[in-house]
Amino acid sequence: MKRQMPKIAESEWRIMQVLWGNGSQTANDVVNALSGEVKWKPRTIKTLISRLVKKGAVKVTEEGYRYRYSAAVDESACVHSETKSFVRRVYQGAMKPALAAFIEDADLSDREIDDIQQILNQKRKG
Amino acid sequence: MKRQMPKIAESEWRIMQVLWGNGSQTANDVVNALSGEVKWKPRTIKTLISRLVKKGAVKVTEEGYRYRYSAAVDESACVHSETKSFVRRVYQGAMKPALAAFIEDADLSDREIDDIQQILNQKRKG
DNA sequence: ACGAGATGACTACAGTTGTAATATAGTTTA
DNA sequence: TAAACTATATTACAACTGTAGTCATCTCGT
Repeated sequence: MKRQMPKIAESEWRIMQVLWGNGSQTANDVVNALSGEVKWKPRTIKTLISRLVKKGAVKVTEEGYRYRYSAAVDESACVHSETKSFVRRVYQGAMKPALAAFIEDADLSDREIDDIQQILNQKRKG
Repeated sequence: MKRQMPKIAESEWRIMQVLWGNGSQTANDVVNALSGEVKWKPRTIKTLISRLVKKGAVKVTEEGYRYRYSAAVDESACVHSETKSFVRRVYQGAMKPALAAFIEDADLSDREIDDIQQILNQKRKG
């Protein structure tokens, strides 16, 4: 029965990506993974993790006296739902114009264009 | 020198789309344009317009004792910037995977696929 | 010229987000 | 076992959002 994805805020995405990428981790692991990439204080990262836990996007396992965190929601489901909401907001739900604009914007190598053409061909129904 | 786009919130997009689509309008025109599409009270729409004015996304012209509103920022610039921020957030800036996922997700007719292939071909550099 | 109605200005209020600081409690070390 | 360290919990606080309500003002019809 398709749980409603919790809404993940901009900065929270960074946390989720670390958790999706590296599996179960301590808060410190997350801090380390993000060090250099973001300018947040460790405290801030802890706060973001807590919020994600409260939202149900991250789950906690106790390990001795500390916790390990891991994603509780599926990455591709989140990406999917965020994409849908983006297309709805910005393109009023029209996928094709969205794609077209995307492609206009993108700086793609010929190789990448080949790949995409490939994918498109597989989508043909006729 | 490329003004920074004001950040347009979810509900504000609806307003902007009306303004982009129909040119300069009174608050009531906007309310009418949206009636049926959204469940907001007229007051809410007025508030959203005011906020957009304050943000600099909408400009006001006095017309007798009432105002006319029109978009102060360019539609494609906004779409572009929102798209960039979406790809950064959700795909860490990688356009190609974003496109691929988009296409996987999209339900496109063969006709639409043709169009997209067309656009892709024009992007080739080699 | 006055009241009814339209419009814009100001105010409201809770939930979310960005960005942390402080307090508390458990752990390891000297 | 007391001090030092660490991890989690609680608290902070302003800006932004969603969603309006109320107050003041301007205009138009009678």
